[in-house]
Formats: sequence, C-alpha cells, structure tokens
Amino acid sequence: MTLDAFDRKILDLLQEDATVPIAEIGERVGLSHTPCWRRIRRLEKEGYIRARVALVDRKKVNVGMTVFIQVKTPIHRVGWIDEFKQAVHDIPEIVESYRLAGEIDYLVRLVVPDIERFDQVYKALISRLEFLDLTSSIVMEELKFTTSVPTRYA
Amino acid sequence: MTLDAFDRKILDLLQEDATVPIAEIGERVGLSHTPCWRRIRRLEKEGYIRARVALVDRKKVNVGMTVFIQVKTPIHRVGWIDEFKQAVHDIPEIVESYRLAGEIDYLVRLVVPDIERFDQVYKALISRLEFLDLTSSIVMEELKFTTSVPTRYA
DNA sequence: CATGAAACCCTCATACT
DNA sequence: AGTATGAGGGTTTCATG
Repeated sequence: MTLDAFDRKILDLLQEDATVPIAEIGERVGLSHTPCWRRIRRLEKEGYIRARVALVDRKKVNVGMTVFIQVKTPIHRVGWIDEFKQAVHDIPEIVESYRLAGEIDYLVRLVVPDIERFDQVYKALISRLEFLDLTSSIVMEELKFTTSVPTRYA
Repeated sequence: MTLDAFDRKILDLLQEDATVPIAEIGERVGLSHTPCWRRIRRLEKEGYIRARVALVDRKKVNVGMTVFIQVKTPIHRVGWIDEFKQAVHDIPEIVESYRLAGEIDYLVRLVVPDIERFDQVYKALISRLEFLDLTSSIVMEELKFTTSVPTRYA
C-alpha cells in the first residue's frame, strides 16, 4: 500500500511534533478532523508510526558528550558477533550501532557526561570481549540530529 | 537543579513510550497522578523534555538504506563551514551530522531508498561545494538505534 | 470527505490533608 | 506528596449530507 500527499504531510507533522491536536493537523494538511483521525489511526495500525516518544535534552541529563567508536572485529571466532550485539544492547550509553561494509566492521555511537565516564564505558566494553581494533572519535559539534525521516520516497 | 529517582523513571518511561497516560506512569513509578503530572510538567517546562514526536518506520516509508559519509574538509576556505552546514540542513536525507576530532572532520548519516538514490544525493552534495575527501560506508545491518538516552548521570 | 454532535477519557488545575 | 474533585479539551465514534 502506498501513501498519498495527505499521509505524507501528516507524517511530516507528527515527526516534528506529536502534541498537535488532530483538528489542527487536519487544518494544516487540508482535511477535517474525522478523516484526518482515520488516517493517523491507519498509519499507526499499519506500522508507519513505530512509536510516540519524548525526546530528552542530552545536556540537561548530563550526557552532553558524544563519541563514535569504529570497530574492527577479530578474525572469525564463533559467538563473537552475538556477544558484541549483546554488549551493544546492554550498555545504555550506546545509542546507535551499525554493521558497515568496508574497512570498519562496526560503528558505535555513545553518549556520556565526559571523557572520564567515556573511559569507564570503554574499559567495560573491552573487558567484555576482544577486538582487533577500536578507534574512538570525539564529537566536537553536533550539526544535525533529527528523528524525522524524509517521506518523499514513500 | 537535579533529578531524583522518580524523575529519572518518568523520563525513562516517556522516552520509550509517550502515549502512556499519566495515571499509569504514576502507578509504575510509585506516585499518584497529581504529583506525577506536576513532575512531568516541570520536566517539560525546564527543558528536560525537548519534544514529543512520532517515530516513523524507515523501511515503511522506503528509506531502508543507511549510509555514512566521512568528510575531510578542504584546506581553509572562508565560508566553507557555513555552506556545509547549510547543505546538511537543507538535505532531508541527512539525518545526523557531527564535527569530529581527529582524522575525519565530519561524519554524516543519511537515509535513502537504495544505492541509485544515494548516488543522486551524493552528487547533489558534491556539486554544492568542494571536499578534500569523501568516504561512504554503506550500513549492512542496524544493531541498535534508540532515541532513549541514559538518565543515570542526571 | 465534510459537518455536527454526542460520549468518553485524559489532562490540567485547585483545594485540602 | 496524597486524595478528591471539577472544568475543559481532545479523542473517538456515529449519523447525515
């Protein structure tokens, strides 16, 4: 099933601010409240809207520092990948992790209060399993971070 | 001002699911609804809660592919940084961008439907401004992506 | 799809223990 | 912080055009 222009506009709005009342969403996209509400319910039911969450200000909760870790995996050891996934899942400071094609095997993003705390998390990670290489890159400035995904291809 | 255990629990819950009624949040954290509501209002007022948004399923809206671009900036040209920031801001496929300390100057994450579309965005980017070096890494697997930030340091 | 109008729940506010 | 209470607003549903 495909989305029309109304659906895309609704998603765009809700991705920016999910506190807007349905009636107002309707106004903005050019729909009255009932059909607008039906569309939103459909988008939720069919899984286009994964969740509605509160975004917390990182600096306010004292995790203003972001660090990326580039991971190279040790040569084939059975179970390593599962252990790594488990570690990534367990450590709450890790907010993103991806397996990449190319030189680097995994990329990890984590948020911490400061370098000291980062070092603790880092040590906790390398004590859990072995790595071929870990390269940490400290973030100096966040240019963009949005949870809003383009809907133009939907 | 600092947060207590109640505040942290409330934030943890709202970061995972912001549709839970206040009365239920109160139950879960061990507070009755009025004080719970007061805390949430305070957390919002003081900026701990930045926004409430809908998270859209990337694959459902046809941007299932994620690519990282590692950027090396050309040697000092006035205005380059501002132009780069503007480009990052303008391109909706770019969802994250950071300035790093170390070898790589900037890291960019973007979401697209497929390699062809990525190439279009890539070309659009390099036609806007010059770069010393761009290295793209395609994401094979997303191990973790959460908007939920640890509250243990708050 | 639009309009209008219910019924219901939740939010928000207040007063008091 | 808890309990109680009430007004208001938003959500959800339905009937009608």
